[in-house]
Amino acid sequence: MPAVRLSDVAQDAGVSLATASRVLNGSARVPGKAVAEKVEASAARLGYVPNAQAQALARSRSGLIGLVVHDIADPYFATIAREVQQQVFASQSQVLLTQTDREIDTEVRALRSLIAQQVDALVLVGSHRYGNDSDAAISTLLEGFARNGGKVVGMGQSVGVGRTIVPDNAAAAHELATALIVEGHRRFAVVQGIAGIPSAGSRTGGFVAALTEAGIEPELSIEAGLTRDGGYELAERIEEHLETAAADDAPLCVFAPADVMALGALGELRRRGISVPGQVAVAGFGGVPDGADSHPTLTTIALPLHDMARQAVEWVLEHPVQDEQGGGDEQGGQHENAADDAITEVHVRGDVLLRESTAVAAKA
Amino acid sequence: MPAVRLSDVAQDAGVSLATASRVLNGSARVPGKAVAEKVEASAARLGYVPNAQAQALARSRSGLIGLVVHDIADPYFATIAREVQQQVFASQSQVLLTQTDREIDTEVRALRSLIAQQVDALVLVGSHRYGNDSDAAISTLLEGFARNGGKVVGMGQSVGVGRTIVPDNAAAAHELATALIVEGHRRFAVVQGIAGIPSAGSRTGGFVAALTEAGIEPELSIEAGLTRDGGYELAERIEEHLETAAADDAPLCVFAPADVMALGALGELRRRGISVPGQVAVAGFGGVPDGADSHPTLTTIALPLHDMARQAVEWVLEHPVQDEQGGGDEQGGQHENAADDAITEVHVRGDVLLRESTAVAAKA
DNA sequence: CGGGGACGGGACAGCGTTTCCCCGTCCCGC
DNA sequence: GCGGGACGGGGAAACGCTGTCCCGTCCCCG
Repeated sequence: MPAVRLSDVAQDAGVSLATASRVLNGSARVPGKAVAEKVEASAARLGYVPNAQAQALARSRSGLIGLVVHDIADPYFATIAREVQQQVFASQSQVLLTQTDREIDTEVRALRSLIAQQVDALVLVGSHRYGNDSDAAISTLLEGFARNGGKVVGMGQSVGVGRTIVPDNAAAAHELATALIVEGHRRFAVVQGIAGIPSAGSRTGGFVAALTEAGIEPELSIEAGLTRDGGYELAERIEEHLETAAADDAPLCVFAPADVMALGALGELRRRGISVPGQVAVAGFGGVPDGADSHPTLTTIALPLHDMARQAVEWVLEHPVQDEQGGGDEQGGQHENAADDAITEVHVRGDVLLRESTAVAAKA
Repeated sequence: MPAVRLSDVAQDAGVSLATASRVLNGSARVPGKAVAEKVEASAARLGYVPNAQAQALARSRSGLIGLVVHDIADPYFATIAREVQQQVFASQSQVLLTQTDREIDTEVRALRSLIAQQVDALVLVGSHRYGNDSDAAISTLLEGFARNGGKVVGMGQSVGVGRTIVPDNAAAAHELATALIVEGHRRFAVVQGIAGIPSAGSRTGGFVAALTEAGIEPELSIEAGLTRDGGYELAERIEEHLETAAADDAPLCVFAPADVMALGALGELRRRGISVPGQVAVAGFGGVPDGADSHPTLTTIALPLHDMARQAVEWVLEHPVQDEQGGGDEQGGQHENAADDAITEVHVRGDVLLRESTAVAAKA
């Protein structure tokens, strides 16, 4: 009943374990053709499937990539995850998926698990508020992981270790706000992500900065989660605000630093009978495909999600195995790491996509 | 700089490997308190993280769950994946994610990989067209996997092995069609999933059956993929059809057997200036959250996605460990086994959700 | 015809854990 | 005071595979 092992195949083929191993895996040594065929035939007949765990143990390389996202159901993360998974899988590796729901403790646990699984690399998507106590644990884990040869890629925010792919959040948001002002918007509301999520912070920060430069102050700042539900809440707050605020013909333009939130808001606003972009304009951030099909289509910052994901995977799969050149104790403070791959951070820019959700009414 | 191993901890704590192992993992034997503390202190100080691969090898249980979906960026799968991941993670296991893009060969490769990783269970979401040649490979793999004690759960369609969670596709679609007819729809278009995807087939089949019973024949049958892009294509075909068809005031009601496709169609129809539900009505299948926030909101069959996912995980994690005899505070309780092993298939029903996308115009 | 390489294959020592089994101790009851 | 449990701890054999080293052949060349 136990699964068929390599030794079974070897025995069946009448060869040694070593030979069987050489045949069935891309070993440096190429076995004789006749033998190879015999082994392969046996393997096929027996339905041999290698034990990746054992292989990993022996090779000390697992072929596993850890992917950490906040919420896989958020199209932003899903889009990235899709690309990452495809690329990784194409390279004969596997993706170990973890969701943190933006819980710092969950993230610690997730990282522990992933590291325990001996992932070759970690891709952390989305920003994290490093700085408090639990974060020390995270930093320690990541540092230890990197020290042991693990690759780390932070996507959306630096994680203090490894490489980073980061959008110019503030700049893009700034640009967006400017564009909206040019469009004619004067009344603004912004979202303060719950608990100071850094990327949300810099997005809103950049947005507000642009407003300030234009002499405008957001008339409303709302605290809500960067989720669909957060978007619902946002819509509720907006309605409340509209009721109390002085009647004003000009639409209130609200900036949600995540598309999924903006999309949720769109839905909830409509449910509440508030027209978009007539009474309220909505802008998001991210550029998920869903925003192109919504009604109204969503104004947003389009991030090159695919490219970002691909870059991450590229880094992650780069020279998959590299033995260490332990040189002993060198004198002087010279950096021992010679092959310094230099590029440790890539900035990507997002493009302002003005769409219907912020169109200034033609005022028929 | 190799990672710190259990032996390092043991040495540091001045105990044997066996003892260290017993302390750091829920072993049946509880070591002495003093020793335990010493070991734990060492582990913490050294930053020990167990090697899950080695543990898996020794225990012959990996704590890994393989999740196979067609497309993680499809909200249907993403919603399920989200729930599965959460539940699994809460049980100290990990999710190994794979996407097949509905490629049968990719699926074979995916299953091989997952099995190679020694996953404890496989959850296959979405339907697959078992029946052709490659499918033999899949069946063989799954059967072998199950024979070796692996659990298999098919979600959306039976995979021939293990347990299944299957929506009453045909019945639900039948009900939906009936409801739409009651609403007043008379003109219909349906989607034939590309390459005969079974669940799409039974959905469309049920839908058409209901039409037939009502003496209606769909005036259009379109072949397109069950994706967002497929939805775009669908919209294009519809426009073409509308142009050629005789002018008719009644809207054409199109049934897309997947929400994501319906949502894509919604977007593309609008881009083409076709009003929904004025000129074309759209119904989907699945009940993804996005359909509630779209404009118009999407008529669909709401599947209990969360429950389905939870059921799958429940089966998958069922008596995962037989040790754990640690007689703690809680005794009695559940020691049942095998009893409900009988249940091998669960049917879930979907609820017809008539929303705006199929509303029959109030006609001024 | 002999020597040296090249080559194909096999034995075996790990890889990091778990776990079975054994062995001292200590405690208890008789 | 002695035998027997119970208990806490250690030794060592797996788990399935890789990779290094080693050995026997065979071929080619001098």
